[in-house]
Amino acid sequence: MAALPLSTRALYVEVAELLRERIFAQALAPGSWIDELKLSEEYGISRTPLREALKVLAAEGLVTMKLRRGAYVTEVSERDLHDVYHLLALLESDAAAVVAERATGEELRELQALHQDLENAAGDRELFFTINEAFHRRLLEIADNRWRDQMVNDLRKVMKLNRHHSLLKSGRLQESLSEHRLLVEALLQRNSTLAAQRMQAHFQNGLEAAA
Amino acid sequence: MAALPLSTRALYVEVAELLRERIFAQALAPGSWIDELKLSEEYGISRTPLREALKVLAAEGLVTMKLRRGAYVTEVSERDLHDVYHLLALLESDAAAVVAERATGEELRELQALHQDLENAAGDRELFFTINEAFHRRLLEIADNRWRDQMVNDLRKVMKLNRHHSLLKSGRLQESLSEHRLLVEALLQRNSTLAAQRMQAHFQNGLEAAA
DNA sequence: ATTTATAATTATTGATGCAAAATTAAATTT
DNA sequence: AAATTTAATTTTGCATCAATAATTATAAAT
Repeated sequence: MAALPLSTRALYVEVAELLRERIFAQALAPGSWIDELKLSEEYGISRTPLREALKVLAAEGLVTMKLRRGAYVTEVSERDLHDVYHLLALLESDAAAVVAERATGEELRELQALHQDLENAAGDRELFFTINEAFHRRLLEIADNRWRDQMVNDLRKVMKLNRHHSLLKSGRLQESLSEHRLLVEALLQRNSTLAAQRMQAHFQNGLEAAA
Repeated sequence: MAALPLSTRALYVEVAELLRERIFAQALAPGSWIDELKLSEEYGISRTPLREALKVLAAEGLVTMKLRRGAYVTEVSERDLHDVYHLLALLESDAAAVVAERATGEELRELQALHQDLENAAGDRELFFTINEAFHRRLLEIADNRWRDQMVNDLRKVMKLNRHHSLLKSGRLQESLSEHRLLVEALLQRNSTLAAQRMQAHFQNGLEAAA
């Protein structure tokens, strides 16, 4: 059928990725039923890898399987969003504490450099987001707990189910930046408690979709 | 083929459960390859639901899928165990804080009652474990965050991959009990910070397989 | 004898087919 | 006309089948 794809990944993984995109883009609406047959035809594949992909997404919390009724896009309530955000704040705060304690001087300088990039990008909203994400990603990497990384990734996916997933209030860019500055200071001081507190504060202030 | 089980759950869910048991019992050894054909014959089912089950377990972190090489039982290092335990402590401590803040008087009395059961069960090690588990389960229930519950469940499963997953040091039953007592006191005082600290302490002391 | 190349076997991955169950539509009865 | 029962359609869930990739074994060559 498809002659091209000398893919390096299994088909079900690729399909899971495609479905995620569609779900995030609301092309598959929350609460809506997922038509296996239609999608498999659309992608030109059989139902087997598609169903496997759906089970992966179910494990991630993006879809919900109902017995003998198929797969549905998970509906995330404001409550869910709040709960997930709470956990993200908790996990990232803990990561910050760990980094303050255990990061090498090199790694701390790296984070400092990323923060400086952020300061410089304060004009460009798009760029600011990109660098901000890089900072948080690098922080988690340095905290070096693959199980936490997995959880944070899954939770972020759930956040993306909502259209108001922009974590930054409009016009709050400067405040966010100064919170970041305080966080980095705490990290450099190797004050783990303070680092956790300031990451927590950063998250508290950043929530757009407040309950 | 199997005439008996008019099950209320999908076959792949049942199979996932069976496989978990086998993995926890080390009947499927860590690092070992999982023979789809052999298992499907053994269970008298086809390979389709078995493969779906394996993907669910992969999402839980219990098995690892390798491209074109099938499924392997995840090997958890001492490091992994430590990391997972760290996260369990974090999540449950947070749950304790939430409970201290938001539980109803009724719910707090319920936890108090469970703790009293625990005090009374101090002689029977087996019973102690059971009630202790019930207490922690109920605490999480009251904290009422389904995403956290999901994560805690997954992490507990990973802990069970290791044979030294008994969270309680032998002979530490009395200490554990008094830690529990302090925790409950903090909850009843509605002191969320203290509750979190004491849950954290309870976890710190409870780890048997120390890194 | 060791290394490389080729062939055979084995196992995973993806496609197709079939039966049970659920939903929808139609029809009969009260 | 409303409600309950029955029939038809749709869709899931499981099994079987085919093809592709990887590993092992064998043979040839340096």
